[in-house]
This record gives sequence, structure tokens and C-alpha cells, in this order.
Amino acid sequence: MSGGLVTVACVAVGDALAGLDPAQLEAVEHGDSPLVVAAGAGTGKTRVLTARVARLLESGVPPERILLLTFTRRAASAMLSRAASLCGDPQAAQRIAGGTFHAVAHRIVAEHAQHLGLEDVTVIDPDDVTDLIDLLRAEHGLDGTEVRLPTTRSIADIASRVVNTATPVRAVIEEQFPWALEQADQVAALLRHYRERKRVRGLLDLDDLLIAWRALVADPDVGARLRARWDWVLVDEYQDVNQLQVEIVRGLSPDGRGLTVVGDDAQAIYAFRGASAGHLLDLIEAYPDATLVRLQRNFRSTQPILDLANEVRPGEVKLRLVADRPQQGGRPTLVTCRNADDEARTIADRILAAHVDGTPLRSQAVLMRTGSHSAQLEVELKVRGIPFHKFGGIGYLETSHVRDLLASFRVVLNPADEVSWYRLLTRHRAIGKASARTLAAILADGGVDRAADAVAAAPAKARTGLASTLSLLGAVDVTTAVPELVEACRGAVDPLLRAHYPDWNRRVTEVEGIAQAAAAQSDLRTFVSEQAIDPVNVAGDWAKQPHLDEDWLTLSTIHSAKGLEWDAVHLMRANDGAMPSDMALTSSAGLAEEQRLFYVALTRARDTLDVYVPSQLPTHPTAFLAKHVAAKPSRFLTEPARALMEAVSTPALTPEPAVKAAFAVPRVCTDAFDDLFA
DNA sequence: CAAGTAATTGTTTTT
DNA sequence: CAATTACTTG
Repeated sequence: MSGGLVTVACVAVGDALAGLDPAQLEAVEHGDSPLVVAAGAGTGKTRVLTARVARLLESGVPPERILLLTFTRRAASAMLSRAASLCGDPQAAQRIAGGTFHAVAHRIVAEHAQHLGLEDVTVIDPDDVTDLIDLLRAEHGLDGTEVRLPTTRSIADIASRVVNTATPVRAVIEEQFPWALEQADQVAALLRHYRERKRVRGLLDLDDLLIAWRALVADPDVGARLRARWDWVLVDEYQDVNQLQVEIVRGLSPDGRGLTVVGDDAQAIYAFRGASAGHLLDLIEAYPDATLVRLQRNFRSTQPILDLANEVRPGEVKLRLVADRPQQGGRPTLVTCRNADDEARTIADRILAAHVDGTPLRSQAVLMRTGSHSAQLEVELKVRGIPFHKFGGIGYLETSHVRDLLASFRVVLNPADEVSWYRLLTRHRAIGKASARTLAAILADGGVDRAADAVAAAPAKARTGLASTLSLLGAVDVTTAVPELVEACRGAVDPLLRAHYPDWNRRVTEVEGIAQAAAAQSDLRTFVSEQAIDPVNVAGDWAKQPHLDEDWLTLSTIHSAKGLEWDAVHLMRANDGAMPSDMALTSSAGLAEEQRLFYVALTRARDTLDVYVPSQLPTHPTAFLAKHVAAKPSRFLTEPARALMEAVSTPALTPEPAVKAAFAVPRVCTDAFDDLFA
């Protein structure tokens, strides 16, 4: 493995190593026995992982023998490009197999489709999952009101938990949805059908990608080949893996040779998705010869910020973060506000003040527990003309037209894709749930070859429209060149959008933009599946690209802020009920996860950290006129924690928030229409 | 069986 | 105050 002829010149590796502290260096230089790096927030985890990769390349390891698994696509690209820049040969770094678990799974599954009994791979997103289960519910006669079943969403959640935690359906229902225990057998039967139907139609949901990967690894034949493919497996954010991912990693590296995992159990925030912080510790026990390296020197934050972080830090692996930076910086600020409007106004004030003092908006972020917490703030920022970009939170409604277009791609690529047919059919006038269900079954069985049958079976009022859609889609197939295929689909979807959405204007334009992006792809199938795996691309940035060079503020959920850092962090809504979320208070495990989330939030800050606590909050998040009731500060702001902070209150009498002031201007506007009625 | 109207729910976090 | 769901009508 060492001293190969294909030594990659890594000119910068020496420089990179020079900047590392002894613990980091130990991790980077470690041999091929299993290595667990317990890395506190801001301790240079990314740096260590990339330096280790660069070091491996330098020592002659061919890049394609390295597999680098991360949790988000952002982290994956950051890490690969960093490794590339450490190496004299960026091309070599690009040959490293890397990405999120799901993205890598998709690649491997597509490659081994025939071993899984699949013609090709179609990935469906969580919304399609609900659609498909809904379809089956109707087939089971379980869609009426007389049968009380959990919502389809909950049933999908149950399915996900079952596979992600390797727990039987009944046990999951007992733990997570005890109120639905009576219907456990019906739910199990429904889910068996769901699995069967996916198999028949060649559909894979996000969980299936991991299931399929695990099955391939477990197969004596294919598994051996996959194991032989990589000598080095590196996993980032290991505290966020679930049971399936654990089994994949262990299956790829049964003896732990060449395995490196990096994580921090205090930052485990995905238990709701089946992850368990315990997996990090389990790994140390699973591999008796594993080496544990702790990184405790923090290169990110000032000591006063770390003092607070250490105070609230949960977790079993004992770590105390020590700042590497010279003693400087003030204590974190605890800003008590009167209510939600006051909070929004105060945050905007302090952001602008920091901006004047030389911290650009780019270097500041407002973090929140839940996407909806920033509602008032967003209005305030708009009124004041402060540009911002919000990450996290889900806007499915705004993306439904995008998903319509993707559905049209998918039926062309895989005519058996029943869910996508269903989706497209319901966009037609006079086709509702019931007709769509029968028509989808026809089309999924025979594709556009059975277009005539489908049209004949459709309600009379729908026939013209449906015939037109099917002939447009029928003009192309998998073998058609991508731009032509995309254009045919766009043409088929366009009239549907116009007929179905009141605000079709905006949507049609957006769909055109996406069609352009799709037409530029070399492999449409991969593009479509990636949209299911990483829908951020769809919901987010396309529309906002032109403004990238402007200075804008980041608004983000804490989950989406993970692994990122800013000079100034504003943590809003630090109230009981919001943080911890009252949804999580039913179990002690839920509360513990909220505390880790709080810790993640605090440790994003480099120089200044402001924590905002309104004393009053609206009874309902979206109700503008809802009355405010007293709100308690977060229970995580304990006495010892507060002692490490600078307390500030907004003045008792504050001016009206900008938004209300704007509406309050008592100006009578004359309309010019009187003449018309003369 | 689909579309329109009235009543009643309500909301974490994301690959 | 919305957005989904339950009920009515064409």
C-alpha cells in the first residue's frame, strides 16, 4: 500500500502539517488501525480529516482507494475541495469517492442495480412517499373516516424509524406512537404493501438507498468486491449515523483497518431521524484496537464564548474546549426583550450596529430552533432593507411545481413510476384522486403505449388535456437526448401549471429556469434522483444566484447551521417551549437532544454571541394579532450559565417596531378613479 | 366522482 | 388567520 509508483505530489501538505497541534497531528499521522477522533466544536475536525486525506495521497495511496463519507453535501464539497487544494494535484483529489451517505449509496446502488433486481434506479422523495402510501390506503379502503389510522405522514415516519433503527413495526409504534398501537397490524400490513409496490415499480425512497447499500455490502460476492474497493474509509459527523449507516460502515471495514471516524457526541442532533449518539462510543468498544484521539483545542471562538459552551455542554465523552486564540473578547450577551416584535427589532438594531463596527452581514447569522421563529424578524429585515438568505425550514408548497416537472422527467425515464403518474394526472382538470389512481395504474403498467386506454378510461372532460399530455410525453423516451427530452416534458407540464395554480405566472418562469438547468445535465436520471436526495437545490438557491456578490445576512435553523461558523451569532427565541421545543419535552432523550442543539448553536460563534430572550410571546406562531403571554427563558440558561453572560435589557419604552410604524402612518391616499364614476 | 363551500384543525429539526 | 378536512351540490 505504501511506496506506490503513483505518488501524488502534495506540496502544501508540509505547510498544513506545520500548523497542527500535537493531538491533530497524532490523528493525521495515525496508521491503519481503527481511529476514532472525538472532536469538540471548532477544534479543526475538517482540517484533520482533509490533512489526513492529503497525507494518505502523499504517501502514495491512490485516490480511488479512499472513501470519504459526510453528512451534508456542503460538508462533502468543502472537504473534497480542501483536500484538493492541499494537494499539488487537484485532479487526483477529485478521484476520491466521497459525498453524503445517501449520495454515495445512490452511486453504488445505480451501479449494482441488476444485483438488486432492478432495471434502473428511481429515487422518490418524502412527499412521493406520502403520495404512494396514500394511494395504497385508498386501495386498502383505509382512506375513509370510519377507519381511524395515523396520518399518512406518521405512517411514513414509522416506516423510516423501523428501518433506520432496525426495530420491528410494533415496537416503533409502541415507543413513538403509542396512541396508534391498536392499529399496529393494519399499519404493518399497509407498510408491507408499500414495500412491495416500491419493488414492483422500481422505486427507492431515501431509506431504501441505505438498505440497498447495506444489502450489497452484506452479500458475500458483491460485499467482498466493495470491501476490496477502498482501503481507507473516513466518516465525518459519526455521531449522526443511524443503525443502517453503522452496519454499512462496519460491513465495509469489518476489522476496522483503514477506518477513521470523526465526531462529537455532544453535537448529536439527529435522533429524530434514527441516529444515536451512542454509536460513536459503541465503535470504540466494537474495535478493541481502536485509538481514541481527543481534540480539545478550539481554534474558532473566544474563551468567554467557550466558557459558556462548556457550561452547557452535555455528553459522555468528557471534553473541555480551550481557546487557542489570545485572551480577548467580551462575554456573550443575554438580551432580554419585551416580546417577539421587540426581539425582531432588537436583533436588527444589533446587526446593524455590528455592521457599522466592521462586521459585514456575511459574517453574521441569526440562528433559531424552528424555521417559523424568524417570521417577525423577516418582516423587520425586509422593511429595513437588510438583505438576508434563509436556510432550513421546508417550503414544500413553493416547490410543488418543481416537483411536477421532475415527475414528468421521471415517467419518461421510468414509465412504471406510478407516483409520478399520479402526481401529473391530478394536475389535470376533472381528474381527482379516484380517477388518478386507476389511470396511474394503467400507465404504470404499460407506459404511453397504453395512452389510448388511459384516455378512454378518463372522465370525458379530461380527455383532451390528457391526450395532449400523453402525446407530448410519448414523443420522447429514455434514449432521447437530454435537452430534447427536457423540452418535451416542460411543454407537457406548462399547460398543467397554468390550469392548476392560481399563481402560475411565477411558477412557469421558475420551471423554465429549472428546465434549463436540467437540459445542461449529461445524465438526467442522476439529476432527478439527486433532487430527491438533496432538495435544497430545488427550494433554494437557483433564484438567488445573481445576488451572490452582495452582502447578505444568514438566517438558519440550528440544524442547517451545523458545521458552519460566523464572527457574530445571534441566537434568537431562547425560551422554554421554543428551545427546548415543547414538542421534544415528552421524553428525557428529547430534552437531551435539545440541549445538544443549544450547544451546537452557541459554538457557531467566533467573536460575539448574542442570546435573545423575549419576555412575552404570541400564543400562536403565525398569528399576527395573537395576544402575547408571558414566556420563560430557556431552562438551559441556568444560573451558572447566566453568570458567564452580560445581561442587557431593551429599554422599557421602545419605539414601535418598524413594521407597525409603517402601517401606522395616518396618511389618506386619494385614488384617481372618481372621474370614472362621474 | 369532482369541485365548491363550511367547519375545524393546527406546526420541529432533514438526508 | 391559513390550510387541511368534512360535507354539500352539480
